[in-house]
Amino acid sequence: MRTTPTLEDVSKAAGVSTATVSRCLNTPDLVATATRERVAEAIAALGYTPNFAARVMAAKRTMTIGAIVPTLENAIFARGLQAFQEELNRSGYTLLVASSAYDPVVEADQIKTMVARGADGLLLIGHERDEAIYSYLDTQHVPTVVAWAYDAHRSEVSVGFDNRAAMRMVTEEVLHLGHERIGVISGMRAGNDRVRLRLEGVLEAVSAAGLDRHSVIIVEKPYGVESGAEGFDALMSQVPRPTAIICVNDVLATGAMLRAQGRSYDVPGDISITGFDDLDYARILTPALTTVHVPHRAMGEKAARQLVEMVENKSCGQSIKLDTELKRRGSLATVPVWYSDFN
Amino acid sequence: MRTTPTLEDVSKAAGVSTATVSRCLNTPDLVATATRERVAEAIAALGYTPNFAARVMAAKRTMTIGAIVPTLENAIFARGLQAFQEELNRSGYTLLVASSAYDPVVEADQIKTMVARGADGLLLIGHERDEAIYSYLDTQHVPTVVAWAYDAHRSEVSVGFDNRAAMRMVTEEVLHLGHERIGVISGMRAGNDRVRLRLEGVLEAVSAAGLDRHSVIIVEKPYGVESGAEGFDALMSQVPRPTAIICVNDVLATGAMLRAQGRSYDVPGDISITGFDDLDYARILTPALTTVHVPHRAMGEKAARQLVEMVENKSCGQSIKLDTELKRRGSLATVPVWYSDFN
DNA sequence: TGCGGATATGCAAGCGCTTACATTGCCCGC
DNA sequence: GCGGGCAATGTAAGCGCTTGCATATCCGCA
Repeated sequence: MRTTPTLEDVSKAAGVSTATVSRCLNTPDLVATATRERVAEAIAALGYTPNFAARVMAAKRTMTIGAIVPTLENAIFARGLQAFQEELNRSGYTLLVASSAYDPVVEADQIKTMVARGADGLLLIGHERDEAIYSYLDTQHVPTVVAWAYDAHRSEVSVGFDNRAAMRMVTEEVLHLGHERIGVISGMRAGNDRVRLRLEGVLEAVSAAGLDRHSVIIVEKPYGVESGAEGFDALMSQVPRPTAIICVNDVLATGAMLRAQGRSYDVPGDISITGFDDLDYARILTPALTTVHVPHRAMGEKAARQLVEMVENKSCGQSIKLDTELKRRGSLATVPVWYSDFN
Repeated sequence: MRTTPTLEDVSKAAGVSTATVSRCLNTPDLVATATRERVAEAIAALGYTPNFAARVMAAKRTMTIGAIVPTLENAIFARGLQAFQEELNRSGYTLLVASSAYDPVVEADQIKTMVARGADGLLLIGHERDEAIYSYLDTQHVPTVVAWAYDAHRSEVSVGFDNRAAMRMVTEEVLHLGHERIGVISGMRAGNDRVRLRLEGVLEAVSAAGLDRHSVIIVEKPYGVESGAEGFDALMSQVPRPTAIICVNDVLATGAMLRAQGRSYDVPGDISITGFDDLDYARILTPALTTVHVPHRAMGEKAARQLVEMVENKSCGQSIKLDTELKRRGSLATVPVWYSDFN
């Protein structure tokens, strides 16, 4: 069995020491041109590729960045991660991926694995996790960037947007259109600061408009189209029923909309519905979904750049806030006429 | 600076040799229970985590599997990869991800990187790539599984479905409903055997039905909703225009459908449209999209199992063929009345 | 002509772990 | 009571690479 050639094989073939070959690879400037060429030939002739593990072990850098996301199945993470990976690749890093299925225990585990594997840096979603994890990362000197959330009050470096402000913006629009009975289909709040901040945004806007924040009915559902449908039913069985349903993401909103149509409600004639994320298909629903556009790709890209910068310059990094945009589309309209009749 | 504890630190703390500690971690059966417990305590007390690189170097296994997909932004890959990762995780492996953006050169590069990093196995999408790559993988002894395609004629181990047969099935259904003028919106054929096989499936069915395969109009477009819309326009400007448009994936089909509605065509009254993949939103389009359901999750899972099996038992693996299912939905109906009038 | 100082290269000590092989005790059967 | 054998543990040799330090060579300038 022909084994892979090693640095030593190359050094023999080129008639130099292993140190010189290593330098050709890592700091070519320190090597005389003639030598460098001879070594390059030897490398080519032998088809030599450096052994990664050995390199890591000796140099203490892996050129690997780890990312732990709740799930790749959610398009918003997949898209952001794609951009993240592209940018990483551009800088010569490779991406290690794990998914936590929204489970903090699993996530903690994955983080340890990544660190043990020598990831030079880590990308995490959302701020919320055990403080011990952050201090662990700190003592291990693993630069970490939090994405999908921007919170000026937190010390972690983050690249994201203001979930609270974005949702407040949506809610203000809803209120502006005359809705006063508002229902919210929320994701699971536990361990998910993005969801919680979005809910706070809703309540803030409601309070600011002089309405009672307790008039907002919130149902909490796991992620999924089906959940959205269930949430819709739950809200519509309230008396009086809401005239607008604000969903914390597009998937739940989609479920709500399908169920609405299944129950022969007119959207937005009878009931308005809004989402969050601006997934591809928000536009193709009928009516199109009013939602918040999130710059997923930009987020992934900037997170990657930030992380590489932190790893290479040992800088402590800086949070970046991205803008979101309200997409006004067909699923949100003024409060239906029957509503004022009731009052 | 407190450095990470090493095996040696643990061995000292537990009063045993490093070999014993190592054995506790890798082959606990060989260690006396009392010793094992003492070592476990020491490990816990020190917060020891094995150094991955050192381990790899000494043991020549990385417990890492690489996957190279065209893009994560495509939900079908993201979903399959998610399942792949979950299954890998279950077996203790970590996933290394790269995306090729459908570029064979980039892909070849990524493959080399993965091998250099010591990936124990590799997941690739589709059979088609330079023969040199397969022989390279072979000489490097890196077990490889090809997914998203099943082709009994190929020697590579694959886990996937028969793209040709699936598309033939769709086409037969279309023909069965009386359509004779068929348009196809195809993805880019270059370097993409999945697309090519699907097209062949269409033509096979058409020929088998006794129609001229040249009567099928094919337009080739890059991946994207917009492309689907353009493809629709291109096909509808033909004379006579098609009565059914078969798309090689749901994204193109979505574009076609939106454009159809934008141009005030009734789907399926004026024109039938079909897709492929059964993305989440195929069901929520109005009308719902007739398409082929592909078991993405099962595919990812089985590919992972197969790969782990190949890596661990040095077996040469075995291809697995998965079934697809035709989803009959609203976007496909019998040929419109005006059509027979013309004849 | 000689010397300081670049510049180019070699030497060799690890990096933290696994594992083949050696060693030590101990139990058992005859 | 003794040797054989097995179970438990230790010893130490790498794995392939990087890098601090030592060495060698060459240049220019006084």
